[in-house]
Amino acid sequence: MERYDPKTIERKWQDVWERERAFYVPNPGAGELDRHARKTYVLEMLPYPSGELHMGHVRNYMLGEVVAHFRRRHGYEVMRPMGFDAFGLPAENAAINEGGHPREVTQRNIAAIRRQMERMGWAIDWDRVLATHEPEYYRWTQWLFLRFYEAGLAYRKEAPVKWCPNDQTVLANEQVIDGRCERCGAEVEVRNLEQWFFRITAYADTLLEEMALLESWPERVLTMQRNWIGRSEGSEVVFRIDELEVDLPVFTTRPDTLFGATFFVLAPEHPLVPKLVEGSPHADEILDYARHAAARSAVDRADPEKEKTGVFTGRFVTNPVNDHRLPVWISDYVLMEYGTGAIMAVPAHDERDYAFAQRYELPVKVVVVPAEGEVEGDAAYVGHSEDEKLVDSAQFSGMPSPAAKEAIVEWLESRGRGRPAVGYRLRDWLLSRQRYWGCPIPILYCDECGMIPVPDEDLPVLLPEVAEYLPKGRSPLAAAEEWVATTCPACGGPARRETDTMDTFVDSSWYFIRYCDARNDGEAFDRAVADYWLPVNQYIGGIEHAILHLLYARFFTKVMNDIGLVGFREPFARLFTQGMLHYHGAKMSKSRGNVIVPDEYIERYGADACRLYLLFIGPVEQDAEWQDAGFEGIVRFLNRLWRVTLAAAPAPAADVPDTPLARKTHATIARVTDDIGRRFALNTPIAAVMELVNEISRTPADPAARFAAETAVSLIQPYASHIAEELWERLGHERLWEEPWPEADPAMLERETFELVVQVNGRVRDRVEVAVGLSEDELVARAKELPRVRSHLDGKPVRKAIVVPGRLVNLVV
RNA sequence: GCCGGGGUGGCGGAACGGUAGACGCGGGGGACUUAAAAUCCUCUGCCCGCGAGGGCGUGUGGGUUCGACUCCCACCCCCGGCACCA
Repeated sequence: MERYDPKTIERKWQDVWERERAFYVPNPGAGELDRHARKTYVLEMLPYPSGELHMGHVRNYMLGEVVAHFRRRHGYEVMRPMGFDAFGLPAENAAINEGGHPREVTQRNIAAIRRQMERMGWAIDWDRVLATHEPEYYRWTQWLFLRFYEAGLAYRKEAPVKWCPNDQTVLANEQVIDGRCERCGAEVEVRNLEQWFFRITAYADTLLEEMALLESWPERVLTMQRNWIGRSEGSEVVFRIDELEVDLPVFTTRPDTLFGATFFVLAPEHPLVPKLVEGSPHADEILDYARHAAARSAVDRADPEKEKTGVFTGRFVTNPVNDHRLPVWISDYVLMEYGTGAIMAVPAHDERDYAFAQRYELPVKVVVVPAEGEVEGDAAYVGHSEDEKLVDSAQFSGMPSPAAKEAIVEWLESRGRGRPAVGYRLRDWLLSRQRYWGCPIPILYCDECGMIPVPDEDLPVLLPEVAEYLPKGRSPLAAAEEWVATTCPACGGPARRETDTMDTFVDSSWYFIRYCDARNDGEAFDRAVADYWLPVNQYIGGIEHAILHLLYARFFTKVMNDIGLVGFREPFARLFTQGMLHYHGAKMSKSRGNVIVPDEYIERYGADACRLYLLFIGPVEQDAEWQDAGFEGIVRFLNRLWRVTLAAAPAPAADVPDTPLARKTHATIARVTDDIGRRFALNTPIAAVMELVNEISRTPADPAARFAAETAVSLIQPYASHIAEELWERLGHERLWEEPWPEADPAMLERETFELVVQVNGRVRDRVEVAVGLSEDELVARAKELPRVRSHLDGKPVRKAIVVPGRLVNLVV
């Protein structure tokens, strides 16, 4: 018998697929847009071309591969495009390490990855391929930026921002993890710089509310986004420094504790600090403290082990509820970037305020107590439910905490000293970067006219060639003097170009729409075509993008919908986040140096073995460990499938007789279909087909052997596409990828007998093969007869008998 | 601290309230072979027993149920997110 030779087979079928354009899906014509119900858009997050693909990537892309094949064979028109997230830090840093120009290194990596993907035999529509660093693409990224600018959603301002001293650029808040740069791990600094922002905070509530429109997203991703947005309802209360005639509003979620405020605290960076201390004999000391406190690193300042520090300003504010005068302090435990940068301190009911009050011997006044019981004296009492009530709070005393919150805010509002307010943790998205390898921001500065957007017809603003692209703290683009100096489109006078580039995450915030119309030179995309394909039916990617890419893409989509560019509100209806592949106990990644690349495995064992193994290894949503040992089993399985199928092939493809093997085959169809289609379990279908192949191998003379082998080949096709096509052809058929998915015959799933499990008091005591269709009484009677059951009944009367038809009898004595 | 996910043989894992450990790896025994590889057969949770058989077993302790890896309560451990957010 001819041996299974993956190399030849795989090359052969990859050529056939390409020649016959098997996985290319054209857009619908104008009259076909109503076919929407039959389309499926399967999308995986696009790779960074910062190196080659490793086995972790292979596992990720296998998910989309199986889903795409499965849906196509169910009659759907499946679009599965691919692209490259080519701009940005990952690619640029790779170029710096490899010592080439970012464009050359990026393009080399793109070519290598594409070749790897082709060798894996993935069903991808390469007609739609895009790379975000190509002017054909980033022209439209710039165009979209200008639409955001016009809508007031892209703006420039000076603000304290996060600066990575290693990467020499500012970062978005989302790119700072525990005070460190998400990419390089360096501790970030805070700098006051003028930067570009997207007004994502204007969409904070929408991003929360419209989670309801999502069909199926993992709960943990939604939770992470909710935490990140960090919405909390409260109120703004205005305190006042009478002698300076200065109002100091605070944000609080606990207006019910206003009568318990005993001091007041400003963040060290608060802009009113200099004014407050003006003329004070201690002004210098106080300002000195404020400067030092503000300069502490974010990591240091957030360390809960470090004791809070502070200094008294000598000023007092008036509490609007009772006109009490509260001393104003400055302390590093109050953050300028949350709320108003000022707080009312209620030590009796807030742990941080309590700790500060202890340290500086400030008074503690209890105003909320449990309805029953006592308040412990040595800690803040933080309860505020229906079971807590107010005391020592004038006319509000005796009210339950929640009602008191409302009543006090209403009372303040009527006097113009407060109002309901909502606080968010989310900050605007800082999108400008002082790096070379990114999309230029299409803005000009004219001495006469000020800030001017580049006219649409002048797009793209091409990324200039520069001699030196290494990061130096200001954008390398500034060195391209001829490029920077330009003409103002409004007055014709001299103007300068914006030299910062955009964050990579801007590029990837709309690529999923561009795929629909990737070759369009006249516009970013045709809206009708975008509305046909989107939202993405199944999006697949890593959990590491739970709040970066996935939040930004949702924001972009909502803005594009609001300004009339698309007809949908959410980009990704269903999201699946797969687990990471580990090797030697750590996430497989180039930076850790523990990658296994598929190439030599493809060479030795074939792409199909890799494809199968990476899904067989465990549930795709969980992390998995690469083990060479397990790979052997898959190689054996493929060889067995090959032998068993070729052995069965000569039999005539006659009507399938009703045999045990035929029934097993139908049961396997049902299992595999349910696992992939409904449960999204991609490891168990492989086990099911293995079982079937083992069964054929054990009963080669069964008249249904050919049918069973054919079915095994058909069911494994989404996983091992090459060997499946080859065997399908050798079975005398044509094109398996176009073949409808097999259907289980319900009649063949029914059985004439079944193994009745007999329990006594819930413990299995015996099993017996019985006919289907016996009455419950007959089943109980059969069960009682069994010798082993009788010995356990021990002559005692059966008190109760539970019968699960087709399964078991449980006798209770 | 708050939120989310997870804890099952020597290992990866299966079991969608009804036979715990499918499938695969590893290991033992055997067949084929001069031999090896490949392939095939067979056994393989732990303990007691020659055996028939029995007992114990899904992180821990309770509970619901005729029946719990699965549902509920409390706790322990691991992974991830948020966290001086007022």
